[in-house]
Amino acid sequence: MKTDYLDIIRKAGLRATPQRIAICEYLIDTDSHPTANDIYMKLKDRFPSLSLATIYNTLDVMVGMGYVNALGSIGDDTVHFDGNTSPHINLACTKCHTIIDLKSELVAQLDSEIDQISGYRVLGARVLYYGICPQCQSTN
Amino acid sequence: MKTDYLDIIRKAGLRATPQRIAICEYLIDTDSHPTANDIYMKLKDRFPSLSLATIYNTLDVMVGMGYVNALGSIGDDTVHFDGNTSPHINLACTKCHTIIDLKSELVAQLDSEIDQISGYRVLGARVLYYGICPQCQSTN
DNA sequence: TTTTGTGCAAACGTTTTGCAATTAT
DNA sequence: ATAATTGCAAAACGTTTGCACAAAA
Repeated sequence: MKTDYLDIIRKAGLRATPQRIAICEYLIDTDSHPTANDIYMKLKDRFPSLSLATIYNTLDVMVGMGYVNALGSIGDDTVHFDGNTSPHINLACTKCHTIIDLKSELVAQLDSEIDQISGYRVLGARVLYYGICPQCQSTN
Repeated sequence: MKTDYLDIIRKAGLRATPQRIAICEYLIDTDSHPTANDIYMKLKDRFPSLSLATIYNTLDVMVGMGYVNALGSIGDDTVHFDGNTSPHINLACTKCHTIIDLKSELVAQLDSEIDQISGYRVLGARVLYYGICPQCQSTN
């Protein structure tokens, strides 16, 4: 089943421009955890005139709507985004700047715990552990 | 029981300067989640010549050693730090830029889950949910 | 036709860097 | 004495903003 990007964009109160569709498509289909610049570089072939401003703009709205999580920087001073909002752990290596996903039933429990007791309108989560990955540990 | 700041700093391989002691002291005693600038403003009375560079410098090392967690930005474009590395949830309001702590047994379980299965040398965690706090929801 | 979005370039603010003077060990 | 740290100023970098043009509804 394919996600309906048009629907997501419209639900966010935005007009469905080709750029936005492409950004959402990339974010939600990838299992990488791209920065704004990653998305920019990935899409500039298809949209030569695409600007970073548009990407940041779209990203902000998506995060504000809860369709995308903002994970923050992982030692590279740029914000990484996560189009996968299902409950999981993000594991980041601060050396090679890679983020992997870990399924965890505990995160799902965490989500509902917060929903029930916090009183917050929760927009997103940042369940991220950072450290040195096995590969970078041996590469020293 | 008082935390031994000298010890923490020395374990990090750093010289125990008054500035560093003050930074650690503030970070670990407070239950706020300060930015570098928060710390700067808090300490500049006692250390008129203190510079932000020193704060960022010290912070980086503390995070790298796992004594402080870097939570990232919460909509205010500045990184917030958490001197409390015991397992808990951080709940951030992206409107008033406040972070509160929530005790959670689930996070402790999460911590050990990661330790056991990941193979990473874990340096820190960022268990943070963001959204709109009850107060900001009504203030609209 | 009206309103919203795009893209560019310039601005902004946080964080980093280089270096001389200072300080901990 | 020696090597690390500070603080300053300037630079760097990611991100945001303002505005004229273009495009979606």
